[in-house]
Amino acid sequence: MASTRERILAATNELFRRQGYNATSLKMVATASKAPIGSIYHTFPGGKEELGAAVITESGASYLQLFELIAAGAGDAPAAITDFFDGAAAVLEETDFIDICPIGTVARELASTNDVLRRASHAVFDTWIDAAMSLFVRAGLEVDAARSLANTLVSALEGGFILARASRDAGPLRATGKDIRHLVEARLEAAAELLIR
Amino acid sequence: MASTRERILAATNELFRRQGYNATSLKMVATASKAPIGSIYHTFPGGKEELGAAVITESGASYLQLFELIAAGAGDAPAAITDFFDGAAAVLEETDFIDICPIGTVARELASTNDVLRRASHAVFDTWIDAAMSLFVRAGLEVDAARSLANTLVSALEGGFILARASRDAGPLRATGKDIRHLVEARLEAAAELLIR
DNA sequence: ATTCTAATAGAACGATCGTTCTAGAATCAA
DNA sequence: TTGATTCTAGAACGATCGTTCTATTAGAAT
Repeated sequence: MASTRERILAATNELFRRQGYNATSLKMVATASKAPIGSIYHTFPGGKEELGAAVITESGASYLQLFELIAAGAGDAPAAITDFFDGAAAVLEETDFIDICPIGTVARELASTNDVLRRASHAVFDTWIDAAMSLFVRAGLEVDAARSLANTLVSALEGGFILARASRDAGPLRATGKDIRHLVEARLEAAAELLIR
Repeated sequence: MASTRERILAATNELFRRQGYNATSLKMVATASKAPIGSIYHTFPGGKEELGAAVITESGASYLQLFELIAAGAGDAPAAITDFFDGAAAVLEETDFIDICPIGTVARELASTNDVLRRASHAVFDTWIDAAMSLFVRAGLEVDAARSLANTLVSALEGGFILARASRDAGPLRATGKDIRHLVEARLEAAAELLIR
């Protein structure tokens, strides 16, 4: 069986995904993780806030791994984009639109009222944007364009989760993936043409 | 002075923007709107849920109006996009990153646990997507491409709010607006070329 | 075997939640 | 002016919140 800490993190992660930070009580976490409240406070002395920050940081790192994995498996950068959006859309459908990114949910809910969790979310987003940016740079884009596209990619993904969950339809998320892919391809072609001349 | 109903809606709208649905208590709404709890339940007999649905529906309609206004004022469809993103970014900076769309926040928080508010958000998003889609169709795109782009536009905006709030930087939101504009322009050029041949 | 620390377990605390309820004030029709 | 209705006002209710606290158990170290 997984360690207590891992069980608590996994349970909180799922609860955050489903309903966010404020709607998730430590009693729910205790029940879902089969860890008593005493163990939660033993593992995370800072209480709910420390637990929330840990969930953001650690699940952020695993999403980064997933992105790198998909990018490595795809033929090129444009293909990586649609692979990533298609994968997210498939997970959404398989989990009845519950399994979205918990970090975006918590960030949107708390970034104006809790600076600890805002900073944690910000740090995670930065790692994602850096990863996507360097993928685009390696593909041939200049840094500024790559950074902007990376931001747009993450924005479209996080916003796409909102629309998909509200409409209970992952189709538009796939279409958005294609749009972003097309955008990247257009930028890459423009950069390649510039290079030839 | 505004009517009691209007004061309650305006106060709730601002609280939702700042901190979402779950973190907003009816006592806060009562204080901010200077309306006692009795008046809130008199105006919205269904309690917090009915109030939340009304905020989503009515503020959704006013954002739609804003979009139409900006679209009418801009020279063409691509310009409307950057105008819209730039306007949102300016509002963010002016309000210390508090004044984002309350509907996306509530939708992401509740769409998996409250079907009434999920449907309300879904209906609002649909009106926005329809408006953007018809703007793109009028500009010369075919319906499917226009619908996809409209979805991508709203996704990038809603996701952009998350990143902007987390990083306390509206710059990436403006850059995303330019990216989406570029995407629309590329699609329009492709459609125009197809028409000429 | 004994000690000491880590971990488990959940009752108890004050605060606050959404909602209900009663009572009074204001508004308007007659 | 009277009577009915609408609206305001906030105390009260049970439920639940995050946190603290006291015990008890488990496991490692000496």
